[in-house]
Amino acid sequence: MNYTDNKKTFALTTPLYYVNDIPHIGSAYTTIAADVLARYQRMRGKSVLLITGNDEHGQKIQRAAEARGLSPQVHCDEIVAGFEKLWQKLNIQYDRFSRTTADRHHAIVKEFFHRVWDAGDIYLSQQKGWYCVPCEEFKEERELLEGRRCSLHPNKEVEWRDEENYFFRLSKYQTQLEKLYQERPDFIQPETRRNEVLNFVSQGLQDFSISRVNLDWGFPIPTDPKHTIYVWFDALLGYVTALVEPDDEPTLENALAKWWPINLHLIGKDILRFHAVYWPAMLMSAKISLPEKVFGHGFLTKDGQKISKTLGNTVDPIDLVDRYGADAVRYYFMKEIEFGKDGDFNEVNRFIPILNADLANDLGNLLNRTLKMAYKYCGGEVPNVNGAEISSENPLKTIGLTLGTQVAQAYENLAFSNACEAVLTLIRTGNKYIDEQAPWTLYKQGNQPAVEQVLYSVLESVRLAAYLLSPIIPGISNDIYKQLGFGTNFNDKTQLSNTTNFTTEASWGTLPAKQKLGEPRPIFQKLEFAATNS
RNA sequence: GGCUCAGUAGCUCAGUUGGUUAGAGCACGGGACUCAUAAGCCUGGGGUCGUUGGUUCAAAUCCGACCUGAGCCA
Repeated sequence: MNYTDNKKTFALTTPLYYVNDIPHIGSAYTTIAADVLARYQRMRGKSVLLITGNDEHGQKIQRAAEARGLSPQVHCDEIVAGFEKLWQKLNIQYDRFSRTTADRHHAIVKEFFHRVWDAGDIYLSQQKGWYCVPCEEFKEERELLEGRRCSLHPNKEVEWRDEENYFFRLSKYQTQLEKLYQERPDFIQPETRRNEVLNFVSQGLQDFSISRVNLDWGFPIPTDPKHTIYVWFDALLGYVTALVEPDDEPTLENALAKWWPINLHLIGKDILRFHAVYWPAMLMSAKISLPEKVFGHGFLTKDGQKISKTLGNTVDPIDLVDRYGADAVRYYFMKEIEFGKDGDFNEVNRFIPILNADLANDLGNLLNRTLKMAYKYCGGEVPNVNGAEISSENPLKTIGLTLGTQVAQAYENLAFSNACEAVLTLIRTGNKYIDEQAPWTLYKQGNQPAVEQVLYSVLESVRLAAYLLSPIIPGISNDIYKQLGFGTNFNDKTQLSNTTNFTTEASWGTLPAKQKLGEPRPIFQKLEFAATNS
């Protein structure tokens, strides 16, 4: 197998989620995808740094806290705890949790600000207009709805502001940005998101405001403490702060030493502009190299409907994972939604049927039926067969020999759905193969070598499937490996990077003959619709 | 209003540079089997490939117009 990897590290980020509310399903979706990719990269032997965290500053947070009668910091701490709890339940293995209220972040923001300031890219100017607090943005009069409401937040009136703001000279970077998009067509993905940005940038860039007055909840502008740094300028730098090793001084030099440039920013399409336009321009100004890629995935709908609090059709990720388990939730979103496109969550018509069909009926039952036969016909051991000696005519071997490469390619492209599909092809062929070979009949006929060959082929195929799906369903993969007699723990980062080798594990035919098998137990119980308990 | 993307079986989607009877999974009907989580296997029905013109010996696939949906910008 020939895999291209020239760098030893892989750093990726989720957004630093804004703490105005408890986590929603969209945040869970992004973070699941990030974790899947991080696990895949670790499997490939890379040193991986998965960054997630929270963005905590801004007027919106200040007011949300006030409304709850809490100090902003207490409010943030509570919400942040909710995110951490969700990531734990979803089995997310992040390496750094970046909070924009951290002291070390303040140091990074200061230093970065000075660099941009010294580049002459920050200036003071008057900003007058209607301000939408939830957006943290000025709005043009003509884009407002009746009653002076922003279309994104029709329940809140915009506020009139006439204030001095510091601006970042974004316009200066128009040409450089266009050159970037031209020279690195993969910088923004998928294609449709790239087109959006190209279109936006080609219409001309305007400087954007990076400070607010009358706002306490945030860092002061270093050169003018009456002003507070505006959320995005602060928030994007949270990625950089996260790169500083825990014991190192929070300086840009330390931050950029090992993990920079970040390989991938995984975001929802709503914050594309900040990551694909503002962020690279800020980095250019600070004379810092640019991240490798920004991927903006789609939005989730529920039963075909836009998810919104006003419609009251939100999906609580905590509730979902409590009812169905982390592996089920992770699998559904990775398999059933093409990463990049919008996707639907439909609990009764898709979620439950697909999980039952794929994980219980196809994968789970395949292992279970084969394992029980291995106990009946082969004394509870992996049949004494050498995978390398199985005929290349064997349909499972035929698929298995190229599957590793194929699935790896899918992961590299963030085509998680394709990765699942490819593995399922092997699984389905496995079920078909058993029926065709009918080892129970072969056994009655006394054809022990044939029985062993069939069972070995299937067990090995299930192993390979479990390995290749382990970034998505680590818990189930652990169970499968255990029942096959291994002690592998796919949740153990160090074990994975030290003791296993992707090229070996992703090949077909590596299951050791005569290995003592574990107890056959269903690895995925069929789901039944359970009403939410909240 | 400008632009981008999408519109293929009930649902989710594949369909390479245009080329024989348009595919898969899920769901549904029928059948044979029994190792298995009543799972799996075989088999069947079901599509005017958004509409409409055009290019071509030949179009889901190329071009034009229109309709619908999503999004970006104004």
